[in-house]
Amino acid sequence: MDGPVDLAATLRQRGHRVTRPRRAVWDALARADHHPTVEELAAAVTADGVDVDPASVYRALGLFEELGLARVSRLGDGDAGRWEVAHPDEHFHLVCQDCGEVEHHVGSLVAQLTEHLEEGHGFRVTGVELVVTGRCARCATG
Amino acid sequence: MDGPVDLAATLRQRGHRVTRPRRAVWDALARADHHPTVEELAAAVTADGVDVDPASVYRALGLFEELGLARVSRLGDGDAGRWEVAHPDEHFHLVCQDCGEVEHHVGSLVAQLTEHLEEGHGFRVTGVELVVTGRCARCATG
DNA sequence: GTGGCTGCAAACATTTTGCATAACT
DNA sequence: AGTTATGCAAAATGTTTGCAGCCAC
Repeated sequence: MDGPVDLAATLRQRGHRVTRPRRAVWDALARADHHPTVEELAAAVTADGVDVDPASVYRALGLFEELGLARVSRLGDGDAGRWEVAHPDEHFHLVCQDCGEVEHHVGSLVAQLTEHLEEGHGFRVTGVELVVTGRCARCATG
Repeated sequence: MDGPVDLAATLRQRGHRVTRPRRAVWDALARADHHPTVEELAAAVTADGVDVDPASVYRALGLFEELGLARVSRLGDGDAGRWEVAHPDEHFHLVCQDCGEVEHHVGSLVAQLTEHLEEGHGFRVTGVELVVTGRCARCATG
């Protein structure tokens, strides 16, 4: 049991300030069901009635990443970075090239892979980024 | 047995012209031991005595990708795209965060993963991008 | 009160695009 | 000769940074 991350506590604990923009960005990121870009986050935050500059969104996300609370990845698209809350459990992404849907998939493969590399090759793994592109069940059969 | 790709033949076959810039970019990409950025490719090409504009490098690479001859990926760095010849066999990347070395690793994991997703989830896989970050054996023990 | 944080605007880096010219077929 | 691809320069995009003022502590 660990429940949702207490942003305020984590920030203070590490000597950072708890500000309105940071809370707003975190809220928007935490409740997003897809993987928002900075632009999307800025829009969501604005919709919440908090006016935050994109630069501050970048800075907030950079801090969250540094604190281990968020993750970026460049999914297929190639253009903008997409953000998500950093889940402790290893997972990877399935990106549908037809409908654009991105879903999480939790499996043992990442763990297996890590073990294989550490034991067999002396490679000390610190992060795994796995993106699978293809067509989701709905689009493949449609 | 299939040997090196015959760029000229592939281009003509698909109705594209065989030009000096395209050949130069392909040569530079094919002989690169790491995963060059557009900037690095442009420099290599220039060093070969062929003066190619970066825009043309982008266009050439875009075409190669479209023809299935090349692949881009945004490895850890986050900034510029890195290119490589598209190998038919599935492999993935090990990126050392200390020395920056990028090595290929061929394994059955990608195939296993594909099979698992196709059979268990109806997800039609068309591409897998797996990037593992960490410390290579040399840097981990150093 | 003070130092970190924000907003704004400008700088930066990467990639794309429009157009006249050059070059492949 | 006909058209496609190139070079050049400008624009578009995504992200970072400098700085004056503001706000959490």
